[in-house]
Amino acid sequence: MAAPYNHRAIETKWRKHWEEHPVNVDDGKKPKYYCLDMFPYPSGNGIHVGHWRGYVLSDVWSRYKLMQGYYLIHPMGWDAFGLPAENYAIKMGIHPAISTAENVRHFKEQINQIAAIYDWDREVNTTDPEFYKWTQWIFVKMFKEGLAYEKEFPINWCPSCKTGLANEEVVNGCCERCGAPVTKKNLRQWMLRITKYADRLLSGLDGLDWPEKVKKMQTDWIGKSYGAEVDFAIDGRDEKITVYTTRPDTLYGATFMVLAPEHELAASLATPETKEAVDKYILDSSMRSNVDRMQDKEKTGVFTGSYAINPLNNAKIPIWLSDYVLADYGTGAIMCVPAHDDRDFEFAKKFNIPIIQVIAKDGKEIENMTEAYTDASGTMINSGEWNGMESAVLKKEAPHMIEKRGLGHATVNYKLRDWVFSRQRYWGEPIPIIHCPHCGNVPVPEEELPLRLPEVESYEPTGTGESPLAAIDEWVNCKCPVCGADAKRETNTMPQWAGSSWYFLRYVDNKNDKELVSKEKADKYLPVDMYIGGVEHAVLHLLYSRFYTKFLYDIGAIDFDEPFQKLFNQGMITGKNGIKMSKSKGNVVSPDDLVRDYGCDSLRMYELFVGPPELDAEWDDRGIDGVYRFLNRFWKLALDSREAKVAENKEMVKLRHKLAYDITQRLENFSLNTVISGFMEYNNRMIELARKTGGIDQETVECFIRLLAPFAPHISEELWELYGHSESVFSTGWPQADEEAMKDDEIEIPVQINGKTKAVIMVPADISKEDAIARGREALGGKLNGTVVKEIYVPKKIVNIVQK
RNA sequence: GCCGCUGUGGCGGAAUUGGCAGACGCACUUGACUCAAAAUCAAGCGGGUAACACCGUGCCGGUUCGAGUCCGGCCAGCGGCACCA
Repeated sequence: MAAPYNHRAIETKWRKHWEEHPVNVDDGKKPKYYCLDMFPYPSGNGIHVGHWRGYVLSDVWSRYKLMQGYYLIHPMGWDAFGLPAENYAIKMGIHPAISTAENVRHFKEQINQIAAIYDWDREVNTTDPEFYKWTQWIFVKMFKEGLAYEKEFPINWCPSCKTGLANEEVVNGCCERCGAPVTKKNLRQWMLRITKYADRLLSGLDGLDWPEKVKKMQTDWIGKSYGAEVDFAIDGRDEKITVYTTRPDTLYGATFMVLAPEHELAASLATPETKEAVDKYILDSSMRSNVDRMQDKEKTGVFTGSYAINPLNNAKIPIWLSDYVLADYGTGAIMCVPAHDDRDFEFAKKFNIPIIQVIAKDGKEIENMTEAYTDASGTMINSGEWNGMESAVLKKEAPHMIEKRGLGHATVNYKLRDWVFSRQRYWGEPIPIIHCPHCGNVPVPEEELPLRLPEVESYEPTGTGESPLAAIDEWVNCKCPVCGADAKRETNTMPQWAGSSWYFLRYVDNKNDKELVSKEKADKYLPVDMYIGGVEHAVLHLLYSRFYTKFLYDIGAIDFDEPFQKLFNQGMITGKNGIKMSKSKGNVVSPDDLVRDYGCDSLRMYELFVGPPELDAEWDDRGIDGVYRFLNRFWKLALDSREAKVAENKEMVKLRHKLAYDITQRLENFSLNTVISGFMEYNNRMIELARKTGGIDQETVECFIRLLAPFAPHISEELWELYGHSESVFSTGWPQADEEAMKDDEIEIPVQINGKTKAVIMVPADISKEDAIARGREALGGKLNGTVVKEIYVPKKIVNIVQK
């Protein structure tokens, strides 16, 4: 009688063994493989089964690569700056550094339950001064390159978190963190000129093996558009108004112009008659929040009383103000062609402005227009010298034609805005800048970094737009590093994204106190080959990291400019009915009990078995019984077979190669749920075979053990040892399938009449068409009772007899 | 509103280039073992029928010898963007 599967004893044993005998070692000869997890924020709540999913995915992939002969970079670290630690500090009066350290300790303990093959020597923590020294160093470099600059303007402000936010952090007009509606606040801000990289951030996407969805989200976020800036004279005045349009082909159809209420000329365009209404509109707009502006579908606006001159035909068109025009995109002014733009159409209808069609749809004007015709397809009409041209052609040529005539120029625009980079909070990296009354903004000298975050009495955000650091006089007051005059430190801190934008570089050289990363190690181990994490960072962390990487490439710190070659987004694990797991909902499933009762190996496999890894999955505890039973059955089969010592037969050899082939294929396709079902299926087949023979031959069982190892490392390592091996199962290489050995001599073929299966026949795999059809007809017998019009045989697939 | 993804048993989900729909697992039913239960093992498990037939992959249509898969048109759910001119 074989000993029962004791997961606790086995897992404890091998955990200890691997610690003493690591299996992932750099011998300098193996190629590297860098498989990275998105590092977690170590919250006080610990981890749940949802965290496990991503970490198990990356570990399975890593161990697979390890068995294929790579040296793994598979590190873990902590994204530990941020609001929760600070809020906790405020509530409990404990320094965030202390609560963070405690959370890290707890998180690490829980993550170790997964038995992932992390290299803890590479661990990083964004709040460690030796780490944020380099976060600050990058900022100083950006400042010196003119990429970090100060600006005062109305930014997104979260009144609940009491800090400014980047555009990327505003979701549906609300704070990404806490959900409070975001307001505008005029603040002096540090900005990063990410827009300078807009084109490269766009073109770089082409070569990346990323989900199309994420690439598209970044593409849309960057929002590149081609068009023209056109100058309109103002009737009776010397100034011009420049508008941006992507449809210069419709210029003859412009019947009015709209300026954003914040446009610099807005107020001055009012006439004595309109002044009151114009001033009121400008004031009202400035009071309205983002959410307000977004929820209002109905267009509002006010006529200024002034007119612009269409440069092509000298038509006088009224100038309006409306908040549907954004001040910070394009020129803050647009020409309006209601016949061919939805928004302009709506506005014209509401305010009774004429509509002139300039593109004939299907050769004629649309009668009684009820909506704008926005396609650029059709022939130009009412357009002077452009009449008769194809609008699609003109759309491309018009910018250059306008440029030649000196009426404007071709240009491109981006939706991407510069990155609001300062936060008015305590628990972040201090921005290493000194404000000197004589020299202006001076960076902290590089050799003085890190600029340490000082201790404060109160972490509470002030809400005034000042950081809590502003209250520490002895820290704020300093000398200018250039001229020595009395100066003041910048008191804003960096956003949480600062550290996460580059942390993956540091893992490969985390103890280097001379450089961010040494050239040698960067060349050897970077960039990241596989990055695994949730999709929620598609335009946040993933865009910022690409920007940082491109910048570091430009200053020669690294010699690649895309950080993550391949990206995989795992789906979320939710509670019942797809509800996100959260403490407040009370639906969080902790892995602790499951590991205790079923073992780490079972939970690892079940995490994969719940569904396709890229899709969300509802957690159901009961399903884990299935994988647990499978491991028990395989355990028993393996031990019984070891006793039985049966010789291999043809079926076993075939099964072994098919198994290796199937598992590898599915793994390569990242179809990990079907890898698990594949193991179960083949195990059932082996049990079936063993009924006749008393067991399965050694080589086949060993092949199964090796394939199973990345998924269930403990039981595999134990069985490998029980099968008499002294080296680790992870050093045995990945089993190769011999496709010749997989081939069946005889195959099952369905026989159909008119496409409906009526019989199944066993035939030699290389049967001829004639024989196959003959055998098929024979099997059908009396069911074949009509006139046969066609006989089809698709080799190894099907016989189909078509009858009338 | 625009863009993208997804619709398959009671449930989670399988199905290379179109080729036996429902693999694998959960739940359930029955049987064996047991004083009994749990565990384990065996059998069954889309609808329908006594058994066939027949009907079944969101809905309607098309292509094809043959459609879950391809094409056209709808419907529903999820996600992204949200006046970017």
